[in-house]
Amino acid sequence: MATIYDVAKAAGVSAKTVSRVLNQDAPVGRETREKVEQAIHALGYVPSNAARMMRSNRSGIVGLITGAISQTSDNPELTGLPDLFIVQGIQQVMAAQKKTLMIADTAGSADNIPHLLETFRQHRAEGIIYVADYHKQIELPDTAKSLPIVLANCFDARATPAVLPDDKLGQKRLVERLIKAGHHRIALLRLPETFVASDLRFQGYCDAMSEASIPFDPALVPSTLQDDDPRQLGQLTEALKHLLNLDQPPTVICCGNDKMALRVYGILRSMGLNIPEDISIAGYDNYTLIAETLYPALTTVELPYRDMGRQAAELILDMIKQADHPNEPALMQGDVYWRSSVTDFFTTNVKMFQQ
Amino acid sequence: MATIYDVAKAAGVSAKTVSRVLNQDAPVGRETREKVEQAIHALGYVPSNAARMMRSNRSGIVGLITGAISQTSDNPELTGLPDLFIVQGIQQVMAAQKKTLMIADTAGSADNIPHLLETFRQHRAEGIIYVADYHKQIELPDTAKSLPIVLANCFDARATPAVLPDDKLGQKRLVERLIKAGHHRIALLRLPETFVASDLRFQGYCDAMSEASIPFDPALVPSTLQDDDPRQLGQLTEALKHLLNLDQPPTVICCGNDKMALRVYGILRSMGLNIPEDISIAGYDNYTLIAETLYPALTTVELPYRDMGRQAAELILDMIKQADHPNEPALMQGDVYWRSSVTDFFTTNVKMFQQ
DNA sequence: CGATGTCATGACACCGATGTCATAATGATT
DNA sequence: AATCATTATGACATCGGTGTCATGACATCG
Repeated sequence: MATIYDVAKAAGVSAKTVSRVLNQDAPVGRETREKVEQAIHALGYVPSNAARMMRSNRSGIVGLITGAISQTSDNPELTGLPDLFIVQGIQQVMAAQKKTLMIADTAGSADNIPHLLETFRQHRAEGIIYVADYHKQIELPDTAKSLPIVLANCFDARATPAVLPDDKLGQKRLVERLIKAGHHRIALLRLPETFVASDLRFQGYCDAMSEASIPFDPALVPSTLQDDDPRQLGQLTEALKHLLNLDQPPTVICCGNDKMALRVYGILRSMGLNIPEDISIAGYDNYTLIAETLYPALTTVELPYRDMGRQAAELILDMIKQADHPNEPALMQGDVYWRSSVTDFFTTNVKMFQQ
Repeated sequence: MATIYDVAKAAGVSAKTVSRVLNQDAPVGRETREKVEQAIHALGYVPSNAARMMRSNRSGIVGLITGAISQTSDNPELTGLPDLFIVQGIQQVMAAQKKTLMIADTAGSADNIPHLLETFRQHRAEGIIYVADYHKQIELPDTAKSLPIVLANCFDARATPAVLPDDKLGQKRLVERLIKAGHHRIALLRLPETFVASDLRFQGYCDAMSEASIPFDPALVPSTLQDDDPRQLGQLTEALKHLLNLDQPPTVICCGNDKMALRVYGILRSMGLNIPEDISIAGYDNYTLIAETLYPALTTVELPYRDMGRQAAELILDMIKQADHPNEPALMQGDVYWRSSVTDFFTTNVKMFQQ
């Protein structure tokens, strides 16, 4: 690999002059500049980041730790990887700021994190973003505190700066929209309680119902599901039977997430029910592969992953510049995607054209 | 940040001795070693990769270019990101080899690739893996040839080393298995022809049928779908009607991928048909979020993404060690996942317990 | 007992950039 | 014309490690 000295020799100038051409930090004669540029091109010279870093002590590297790339089999709830949209959002901001993103992976075990941090420190990463695969509480090892760090899609007990989805508001908005569409009997199939989002979305549901003066009916919110996947199908079937057999059955069922909605589609249809004619279904996540492909397409609430990524990236860049950091987690809002799986009693004819 | 000299001073030894303790490349007295180790710990010293790299000229960095992290809206076929399993496979191998993975993203446009390569070269990446989001042909810019490069999930016209899924064999195996289960009238809903996999899988289908001496019936393979998503639903419905109205309708329909299968589930059920009692369905990809969650669970063929990633990683590491490179793309085999969406005429009673 | 080998350690140069300072030439100012 | 500012360039030190070589203290061996 050619060095700056090779270029200097080829152009018949000093290395420093080549440096000046590269960085444009001091005037260089037109002729000289052209000679240097030619030499650079001819030799295919690319400056060494390592050497630069040594002098400047600024690496321009931001570390990203994610369990998303691994961590598949242990939690069957997480077979998709939509959270990688967060990484996409981060990437966008970093590329715009000319920072380099170095991605490492926990390989499914948090025990690896200290080692990953060590690697980042070797590369003199200026800050670190930790991305979780779903909204949850985590605990960082003590070693993590030495660098600016931002949590995305997760939070800890020590008020480390975090960016989170506003699950409560999202569910609230969805239910408000359902009410606006004429639904009053609104069921909620909650996620297992081990998920932070389960309770938040339940609160959002309650808020929307209460603000619309619809009394809370516990019969519409069956007990939450168990955590393990294999049994969910049976539990879901039970819960659905329960809901459908109520004196006043729900006109719409809010599912804990899009995946659950996918299950519910299958079960309801095996019971001979049509969506949305017999009953409306809504999901959560706007996991588009499911939500847009399902027939009929699924009304759901977006998890604003890309926005969260961007926000987390900007946050860490701020923290790198000034050691300042916020105390409250940033809550990111997700939109309601209204699709044909929910009957709108006031605009039924319009619905037909939405696919 | 503490340097090796700080450590040396604190331990009362020379910097070189600290270096020896770190690298264990020469004997160091027990007492001295302990002093040094204490000093390292006390100062929280982490060696600078940049300084190391300058001497050794080996960065230990492998660059990974992917369009997967971005590139969403332009091709609606690709709303999921299963190909990131490839990245996972790569990660595994790199971590085991103590290489650092630097991930960059095309942000949806191949025009960015030269710039990404430039960044990698600045970091003195030793090799590059390019990961495509689905099996396709690509064209690399000329700048790419200066570093060892491996293509994963894609190939080019210049025989750049590549790792690909064996779509032909996968489809063949699936059809063989279907035949073994007693199916003879096997329909194939092909992917749009713009996908390389479309033709390969069709060949696999033909091979299996021909080897089983079942004559090819073009009526069972309707013309391929259009590329754009919005119209697919209508086209699919037409194709399904055509198949179901045949004199001898198929007993099983192989869908181009799992996403198409998800659509087909919806359409067939809206027609009042039950899966698999009335007709069996198979997919392709083993996109588990769909395949395992669908009701009934979907028989499908795995895209061996993780294996492909591992293979690509090992390939690039080989190429870094020796400039040797293979001429033929490595074809990775994916298993058939037999689930309850397909009737097995010989073991019907067993099927019931498989969920 | 002297020659040789191993162990333990340090001095110093070097990797490839860039910051600092020096120098020379040119032009502008009084 | 003398002074000063600006432009254009180079010499050299430096960043933080590691490779090379040298050195002294022991241990081993014929």
